[in-house]
Amino acid sequence: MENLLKNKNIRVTPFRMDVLRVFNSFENAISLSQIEEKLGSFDRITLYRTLKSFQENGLIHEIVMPGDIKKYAMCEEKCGHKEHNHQHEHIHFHCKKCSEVYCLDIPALPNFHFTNYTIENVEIQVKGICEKCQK
Amino acid sequence: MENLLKNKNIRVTPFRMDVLRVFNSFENAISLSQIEEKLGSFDRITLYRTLKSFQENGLIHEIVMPGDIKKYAMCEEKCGHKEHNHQHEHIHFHCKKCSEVYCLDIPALPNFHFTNYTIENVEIQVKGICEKCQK
DNA sequence: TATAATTATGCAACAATGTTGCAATAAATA
DNA sequence: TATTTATTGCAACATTGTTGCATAATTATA
Repeated sequence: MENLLKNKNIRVTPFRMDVLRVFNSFENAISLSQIEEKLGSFDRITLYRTLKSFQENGLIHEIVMPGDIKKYAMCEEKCGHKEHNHQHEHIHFHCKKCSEVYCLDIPALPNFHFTNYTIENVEIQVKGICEKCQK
Repeated sequence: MENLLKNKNIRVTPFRMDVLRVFNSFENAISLSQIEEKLGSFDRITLYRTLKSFQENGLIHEIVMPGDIKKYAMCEEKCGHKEHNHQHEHIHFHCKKCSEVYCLDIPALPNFHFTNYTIENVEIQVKGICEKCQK
C-alpha cells in the first residue's frame, strides 16, 4: 500500500499511511470528521497538510456541494499530479437521505462547447436517493 | 425591484434591498467578500441570514467548487422555494485566470440514469478560460 | 551506511467563516 | 392601530483553515 504513495511521489510517513488506511476502510467519499474519528488522536494541522498534499499529487480529490458538503475520495491510479490534471470520468452522487457521496462511473463526460470559452475540466454532481435508501 | 422579493415570499426590508442591489450591480456570480465590500458597513450575522433566506426562497443559488470557491448568483424567476426545488438549466463556468464564475445557458441538462438511484438534481461545473481572458 | 539536503511534523498563534440565543425592532395581518 | 410574526443587531461561541518556526524524519548523495 506504500506504493500508492510512492507512485504519486508522496513521501511515505507513518501518519500518511494512517490516513491512507482510513480511506481504504470506507466505501465512499468521506468527510474530514469521518477521517478524524477514525484516526483517534492526531495533529489537526498535519492532517490538513496531508490532505492538501494528497490532493496536489492526485491521490485524492475533493468533492464540494452546495450546503457545506465537503468530502474526499481516492483518485484512480492514472490521475495526475497537481490539481489541474484531476479529471474524473465519474459523477458525484449525493444521497439526501444518508448523506453518502458516491463516485459513480459513466461512460464519458458530456461534451459542452461554448464559443470562445476553453473548457479544461468538467464536474458533475447529482443529488437524489441512493440505492440503499430506496426503502 | 421590491417585487423580486415579494414574488418569492421574502419580506422586504431596507437591508435586503441593499443586498439585492449588490447582486444587480454585478454581471456574474459573486463571493461573500464582494458583497461585503459593496455594502460598506453592515452586520455580518444579518448578512449570513439574509443569504440563507434568499437561498431558501429560491432568489439566489450557491455555487461551490473545489478549492474553497463559493459564490452566489441570482436564480431565474421560475426558481421555486426551498433548496430542493432549485434546478438550473445552466452550467457554472469558473475561469482559472480571472476567477469569475459565469452561469452559462445550455439547451438541456444531460440525462443520467443509474439503476436504483433516484436523481433529483443535476449540477455541472466547468473550469477553463473565459471569453474575456482568451487574450 | 553515514552525511547532507529536503520535506514532514507538532505546536502556538492567528484568521476567516459560520452559528445560536435573545432582546429590541420592524413588517405584515386582521 | 393593535396584534402577530419575522428580522435585526449584539455577544458569545464553534468550526474551519493558515502561517511561522524549531524539531524530527525521510530521501538522496557521496
